[in-house]
Amino acid sequence: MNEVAAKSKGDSAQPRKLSRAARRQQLIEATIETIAERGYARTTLTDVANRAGLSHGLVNFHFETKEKLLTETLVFLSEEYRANWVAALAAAPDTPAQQLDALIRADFNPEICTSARLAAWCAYWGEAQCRPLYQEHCGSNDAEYFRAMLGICERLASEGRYGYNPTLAARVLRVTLEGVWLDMMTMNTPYSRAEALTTVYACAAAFFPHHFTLDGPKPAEGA
Amino acid sequence: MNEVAAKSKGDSAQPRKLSRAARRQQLIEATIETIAERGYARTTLTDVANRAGLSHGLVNFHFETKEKLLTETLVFLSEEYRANWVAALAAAPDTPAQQLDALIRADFNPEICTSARLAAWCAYWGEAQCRPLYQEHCGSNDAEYFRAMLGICERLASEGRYGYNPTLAARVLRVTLEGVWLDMMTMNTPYSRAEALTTVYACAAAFFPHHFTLDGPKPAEGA
DNA sequence: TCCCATTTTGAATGATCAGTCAATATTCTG
DNA sequence: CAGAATATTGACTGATCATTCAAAATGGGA
Repeated sequence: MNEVAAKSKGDSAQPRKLSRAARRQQLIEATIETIAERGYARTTLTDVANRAGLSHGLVNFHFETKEKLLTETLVFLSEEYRANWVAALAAAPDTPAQQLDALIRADFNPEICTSARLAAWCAYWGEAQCRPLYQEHCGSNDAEYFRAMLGICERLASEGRYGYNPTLAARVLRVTLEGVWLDMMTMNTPYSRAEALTTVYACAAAFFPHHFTLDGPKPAEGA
Repeated sequence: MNEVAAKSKGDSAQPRKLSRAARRQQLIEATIETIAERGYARTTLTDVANRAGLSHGLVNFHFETKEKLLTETLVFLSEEYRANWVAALAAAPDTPAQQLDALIRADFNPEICTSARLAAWCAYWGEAQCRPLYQEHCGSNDAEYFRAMLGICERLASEGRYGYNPTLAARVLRVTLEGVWLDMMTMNTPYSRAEALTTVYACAAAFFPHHFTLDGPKPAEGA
């Protein structure tokens, strides 16, 4: 992605040919940006191509149809999202509080949580024709995410002897994360990432007060 | 609305002429259903008119342009939503727990929380061109909603002597409600309203355990 | 009943846009 | 370097769709 990003920024430095994969990636990035700026409904292949500094015939050359371009863009977003939280979990210490913290912070990773990506996600959620598509391509990722969240909540619940059903805690945390993302899109005075993070920590602290405060996980504690 | 709904259901019972307001309302309902079924991007005036059993020229007669039709549909949804929660608050007992319960339940009122309306909201959220529009027409309603939610949370916080910042509790409750709505759209095994309600109650119970359980507000209690 | 204002229809118009393709440019291979 | 393979361009085509408008239908009032 760095290679492509670097190339696509420079106005005239475009190499005539890029590897097949790099060119496709460049067009997918342009698609995300176009959806964010113009909306899904008014995104045209010419827009996407122009944004990438290419001619629109090329989009059909690489993706065959507009529909396939939009599908592959969604798949890319979904995989990128998944890879991000999986990596965050792997990098965090294996205590449930640190794992939940990593999962929460992953959602606000500046690489993932850009305004263009938020807008594109929101557009896909809203497109009815995309719903079967979404479930086909992203449903398994969502399910995996929820299992991860649930496993962490179960460990927290047993450690902290909380009275809550961990399934409900996991569900509330997930919808809170989703809702905050949506809020960042629709509010007229959009929050900063820091405010968004505090909101989610407030939720975590409400469910797991032995483990979390508004500032994040407590240093170290048993039950 | 009842008059229009009744008329629009019957296939042949359409009176040739309806009052201006009733016809417009009928077209707005058809717009919501069309957006839900076909998506915002693929909604055409002919679709909307056909769904209402009318000719497409009539849409322009009543709304002048497609854009104005879509704008007025959004404004209708926003006003309908607002009227619903305002009425629910007015009808509920004036204790903070009952008020919060009313506000939560209002979101799942079967008249408001239909799959077509959820899908239409989601489509509008996702349309970039609608964002300035949304804030212009719905921003004040959203702000009013948040003030109501915050007021209730402040009363609960002082009654229950909870340690939380009521602003954060209000924000988490609001994003949880939004997130649950979004979930009802995007999940492949969509929850029932009852499950959605339990999820939100779990959130309320986490923040206000003296006042709420997973089944709703506790019968009656002081601090 | 006969007008007149209003509503409704659907054919015609013009703009937009996805997809095609022949021509051209570029890179790779031998 | 020659020639093949691949990538890129942009003019063209056909389909779709918002908008216009003249004609027809309707209902209300005199």
